[in-house]
Amino acid sequence: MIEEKKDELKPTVSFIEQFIAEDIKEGKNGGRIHTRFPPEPNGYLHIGHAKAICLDFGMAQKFGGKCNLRFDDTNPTKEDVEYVDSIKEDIHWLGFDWEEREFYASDYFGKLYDFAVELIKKNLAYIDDQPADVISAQKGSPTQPGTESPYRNRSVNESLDLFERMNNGEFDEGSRVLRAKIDMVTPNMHMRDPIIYRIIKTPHHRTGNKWMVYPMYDFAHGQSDYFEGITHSLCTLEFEVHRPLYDWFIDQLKTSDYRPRQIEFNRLNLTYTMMSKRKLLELVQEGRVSGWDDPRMPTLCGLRRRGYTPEAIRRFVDMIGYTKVEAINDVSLLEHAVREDLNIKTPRVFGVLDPLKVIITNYPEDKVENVELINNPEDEKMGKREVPFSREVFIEKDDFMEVPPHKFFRLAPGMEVRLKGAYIIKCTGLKKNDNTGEIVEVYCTYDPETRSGGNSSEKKVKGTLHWVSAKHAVDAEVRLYDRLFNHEDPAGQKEDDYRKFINPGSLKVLTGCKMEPSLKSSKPLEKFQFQRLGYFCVDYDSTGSKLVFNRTVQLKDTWAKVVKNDTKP
RNA sequence: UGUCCCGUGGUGUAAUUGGCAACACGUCUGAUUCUGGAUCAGAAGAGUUCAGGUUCGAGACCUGACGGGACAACCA
Repeated sequence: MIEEKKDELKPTVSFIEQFIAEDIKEGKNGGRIHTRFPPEPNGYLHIGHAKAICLDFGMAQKFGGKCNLRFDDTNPTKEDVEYVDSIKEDIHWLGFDWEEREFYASDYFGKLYDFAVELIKKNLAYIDDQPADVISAQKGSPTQPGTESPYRNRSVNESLDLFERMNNGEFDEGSRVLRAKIDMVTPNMHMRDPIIYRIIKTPHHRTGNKWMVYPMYDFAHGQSDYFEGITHSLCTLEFEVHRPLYDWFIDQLKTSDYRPRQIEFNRLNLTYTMMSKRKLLELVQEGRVSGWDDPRMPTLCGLRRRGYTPEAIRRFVDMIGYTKVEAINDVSLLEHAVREDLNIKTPRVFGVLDPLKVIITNYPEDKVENVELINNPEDEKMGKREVPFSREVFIEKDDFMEVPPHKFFRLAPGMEVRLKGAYIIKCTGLKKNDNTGEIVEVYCTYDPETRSGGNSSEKKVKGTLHWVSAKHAVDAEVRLYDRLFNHEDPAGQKEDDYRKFINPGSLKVLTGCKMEPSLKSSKPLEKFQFQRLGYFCVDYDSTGSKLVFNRTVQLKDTWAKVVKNDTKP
């Protein structure tokens, strides 16, 4: 039984895993595996990073190796410690650990500087005095070869001197750069004498004013891998064209057979979701969301606040796999992953979001019965609870219709439904607001013989409703979230057009929702299934005096689908 | 008019390395159910972008088209 299940869930082996397995088998780098997760501390981690984290840490785990955490902090103008802490928190939350191996590219600034000096001495690097636009123009274009800089053949000693003075702060930002001397006519733009050091006078969040020159990504990343003994440097597809340069620097650096290998995989795209850190930052700065952890954000802190579990995210990542195809994954797959996880973990409770009062006219005024309800039919161990029942209860407005359509299994005049865990009731009448015509109260009678669990509860009805006793109900605010964007691929549109596709109805705040009393003391991040509605999570804004819930995801709702299809023209 | 990467049901991935295309999500039936949930059973849906070639045999290999993407930051 268990074996069958295992077989069914057998994760597919990605091409990356196959590469790694081969490398180990061939005994490359001593048959070890050592990976790294290298975020730049310039924003919060999102679910796309989760995909990378699961790979980096996952592969190391699987093959008995290690995975380092390395902050790629080579650009002090964009980075901040604020982000370092959140990144660490999010990785731990996801369930991975770098142990004592927390590194920073800035740890290697000294070594990197020395390596740059060495390249100059080997006549493989030179200082260029030209401004950015001139250098850029000389680089040519993807279809046209570049031309050499007039400074390309200046003397080693002059470059050495200038580089040192650049770092002493003698020159302005932008006035000079250090370039690797490779080839100005190769088709690969990245190999056309790439800039490897530039002057930046903004203090660095870790090294302060120690340095005036900072290495570029290409000059830091592979070398950092090398310094740390990384064997497999896994990154996303857009770095594919950087690989020859990555290898070029390693060639200059290596003193033995050891060399790290860069392998690229497809980044995560999700329908109706935007993953660009820069644009997410804009959403935050422009106040279009409440912050990085707004539950509509694809950030890990946002998903956490929304009620997603790390298990669900890991499962999702597992399902989508790693390839070289630039794919766009359906969010419904992510939603399936949370439902699957929350279904087995979450206690069921009653919460009425849009209350309508039902008065059970033949039920004694002051009587209160405690009815027993199963906390989770998927897991007996989660036990039972008691919920008070009385003469006046709230049901969902949606669950009553004065003139019901075909196949409506809920409450309507003359119709019977079961109040889950309690009795079968029959609608005998209703009261409307004289002015608006809105239904304000529904009258019912109950059948005392039909109490749940009793022997005589043989009677069958089509519909079962959730409910909350009016006098015991706890008020709550409930925030309903929908997709942030209307467009399937908001990021794939013309630059910055994504704002046009922001869904104006992505957040609905409901107040005056009625919760069963057991929820009174619930704490932030606690998760529940509100029966028949969906999965909900207590928000950070929730307090003892004011409960706030976030809807993580709706339950599948085939009735809603029927209604929707019927309304279609 | 460059170089590199990619092209398998609606979506995402598989196919033991050349042996009659499988799984998940989604969709649709039916059973069951005190959640129109979950569960269970089943169905529809691709002949692998196209055209050649190699082979007894190609989704896998070769050639060429076509389509998509990456590359011209002193960002990562």
